[in-house]
Amino acid sequence: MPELPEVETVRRGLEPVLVGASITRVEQRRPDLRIPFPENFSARLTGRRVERLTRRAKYILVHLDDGTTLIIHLGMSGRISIIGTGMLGAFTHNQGGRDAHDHVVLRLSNGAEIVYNDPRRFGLMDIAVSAALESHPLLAGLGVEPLGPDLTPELLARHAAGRRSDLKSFLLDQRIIAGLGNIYVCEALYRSRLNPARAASCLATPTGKPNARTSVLIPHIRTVLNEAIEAGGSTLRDYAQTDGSLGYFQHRFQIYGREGEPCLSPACRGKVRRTVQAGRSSFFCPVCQR
DNA sequence: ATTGAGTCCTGAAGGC
DNA sequence: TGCCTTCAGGACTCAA
Repeated sequence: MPELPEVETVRRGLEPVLVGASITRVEQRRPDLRIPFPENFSARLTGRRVERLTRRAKYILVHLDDGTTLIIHLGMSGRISIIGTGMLGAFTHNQGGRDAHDHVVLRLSNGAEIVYNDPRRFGLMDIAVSAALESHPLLAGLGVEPLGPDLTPELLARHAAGRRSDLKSFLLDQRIIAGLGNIYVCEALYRSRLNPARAASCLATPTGKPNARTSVLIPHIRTVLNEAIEAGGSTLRDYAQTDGSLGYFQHRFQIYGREGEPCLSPACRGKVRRTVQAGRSSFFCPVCQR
């Protein structure tokens, strides 16, 4: 399930193949994903050269030479594969044949094919005017980038003050911090020794100033994301030799998915518990997360 | 105004 | 073995 680190890994994998190349052919194999494809989707992309590839939260942004930007979200089952180039080390699987869930195929001037596959179709694509990208409906309401300079103790405390929702929901709220998903919220709270059921307001003093918890949590968010991005980078190479998928981190989880197993903290005898918050699983150690 | 519940979708996994 | 049910999850929409 792609969260920020996996999306960033995909972006980095695509960058050397896409940037500088032109899109020579677009194969759109169904009318919609989570939302309909924009009008004339194929025609608007065909012939365009890719100038830059960036990321905002969990969105991949493909900046094109005509002042438009292709916006891609992977949802939860979206995968992007590169086929038929030696640039990432021979992705050759599946070449020629199409999977039923290969929804978009971009043929590039350098001979590569970019295949978007998404069984559950929670992903989406849209095309925006680059100059107005930040005000696009999908991006306008997004909060700060967790790895950028805007995530400060002051900002987090200001949003947390007076909040009645729990920490878990607060950190999943893309309008505050953009890019965190279920897994990395669990991991960051575990490392911070914070119980996901606590009130979000515990991150602020009564006057809305940062406290000790705020300054513990932020570095853990950054560390877990950065470690995951690094792990994605290494598995990217592994995957290039097997099936071509990009991004895979689950061997690094310290808490997520470990219900009933012992807490990994050296001195802790707790067992990992699972609860459901906001319809999503929370994994935590009831002994050391308070 | 927040906040929670419902919704979309399909493959995997578990139960019988 | 195979059918059936449940669950996973991002982010939007709608109701309280």
